[in-house]
Amino acid sequence: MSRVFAQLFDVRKTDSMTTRRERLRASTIEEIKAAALCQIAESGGPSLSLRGVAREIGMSPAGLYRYYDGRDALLTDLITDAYNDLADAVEAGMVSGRGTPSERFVAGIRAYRVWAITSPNRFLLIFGTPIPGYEAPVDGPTVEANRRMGEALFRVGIEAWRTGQMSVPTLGRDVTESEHQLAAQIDPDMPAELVPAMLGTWAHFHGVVTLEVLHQFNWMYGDGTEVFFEGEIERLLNSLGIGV
Amino acid sequence: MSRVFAQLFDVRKTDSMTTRRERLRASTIEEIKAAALCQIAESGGPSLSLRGVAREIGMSPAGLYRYYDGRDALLTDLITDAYNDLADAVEAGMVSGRGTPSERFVAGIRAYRVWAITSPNRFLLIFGTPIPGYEAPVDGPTVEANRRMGEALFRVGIEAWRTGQMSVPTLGRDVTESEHQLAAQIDPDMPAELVPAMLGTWAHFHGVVTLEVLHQFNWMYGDGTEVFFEGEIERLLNSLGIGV
DNA sequence: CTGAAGTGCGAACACTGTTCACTGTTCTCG
DNA sequence: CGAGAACAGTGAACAGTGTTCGCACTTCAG
Repeated sequence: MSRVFAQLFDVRKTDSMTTRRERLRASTIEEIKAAALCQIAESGGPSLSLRGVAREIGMSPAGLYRYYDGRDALLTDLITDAYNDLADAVEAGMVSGRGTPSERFVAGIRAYRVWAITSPNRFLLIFGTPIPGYEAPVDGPTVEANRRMGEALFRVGIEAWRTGQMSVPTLGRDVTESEHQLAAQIDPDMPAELVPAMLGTWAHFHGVVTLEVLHQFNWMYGDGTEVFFEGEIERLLNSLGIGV
Repeated sequence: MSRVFAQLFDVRKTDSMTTRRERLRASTIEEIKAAALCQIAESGGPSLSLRGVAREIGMSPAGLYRYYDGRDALLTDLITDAYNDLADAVEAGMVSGRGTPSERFVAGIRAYRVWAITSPNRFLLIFGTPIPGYEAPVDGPTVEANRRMGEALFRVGIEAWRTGQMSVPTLGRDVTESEHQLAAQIDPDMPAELVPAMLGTWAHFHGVVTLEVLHQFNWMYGDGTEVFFEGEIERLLNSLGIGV
């Protein structure tokens, strides 16, 4: 009888790749994250309290240390998740935006903005004031998500250039060695001038979104900040010589 | 004899506009701010500790409450100062940049960047994650400093348009009522399309500077992020049809 | 000179993150 | 199956934080 159960257990184990304890553990971690995320959504990352999430999930504060090395470790995990979520949203936006490369590009930027203003506190987790003791590890998950987003951007940029929608910008300076290297790495035919152009476009809209999240446009546009954002997209397309 | 001293005292009083106690008070406030600023420069705004500054200036923590209502009040004061400093730096950069309007504009943007990367933690005090309980009061000092910076920007923008250096951008949408209002308020002749154009340009370079402060370009440019920044200035001038 | 206002301190309270010794439970392996 | 290791969870404690309160002392104003 126990044999049967053991077999059943083993099946389920190999099926979900986990033992029973590990499943419980994963579920607890999920619960912790959910509580922390809820707390962050309400009052922002800086006021995330370990004891608070412990209270919410009905656990002693010390018990949390079986799952995270401390508050910073929990925050780091949430930051990583946020990074990946944002990258997913942008990628999803780009593939959903069918049509010309520039249309897909605009769809990606719009997804960036929507994600940010939908969960501003998570956005600030990534692009706000860094938490004091934390330094993003090189080759860590955050830079990986960053790379993903950048690659998606570059991919559609190259395509826009290939289809003639985007001309190679005049840079007014020499191309950097690293710019050249990255361009060659992505696509041997890619003009290196596209690298700073895409990076600069990202920075441009990141600035717009950031200021919007921080309510720095409200004095001018009140709640109707979207019209300004859409105007910036128009300005971008005009500067690239693209009419949509 | 005491008469004479009283007179002397009164003279000094009217001279510095303060009584002796008020002067001491002002000096103490200055000392508090200096200690707090030093602490922030080292480890960032979020880890500013009231007890820490109390230790540094040799005062009991409770004593600080004679000068500030609490940690948030102190932070608010420092944020206001930072705002004004940044606005001063940009204004100074613009007037120092003699020459064409576009040159002065570029000088202002460069000053913005230099201030930010010189004191990144103060920059993040303004444009990073807001402190949890704080809401900028309308008509408060921060929006005043914001307005100052915006006005300096707009002034040189109008001039660039007047001298024909900058053409009125095509917006691709109707001008907002508030945009029209602001334009009329600044200068009756100002085309309202300039308002979103200047705002967008600010957002663009704010994005560049923010990402630079957060070390989001280091993977690409290492410590040489300035070359990218200067490239963005070139791109801006090209998009306006201005060769420098 | 007297009362009022301002200045500063120590003790205390309610929090926070974190550690440590201690109990059960659950898994692993001989 | 059963002994021992690994895991999960707890309560008490420590150091640190922001903040309040009552008390002394100094400085000002009338």
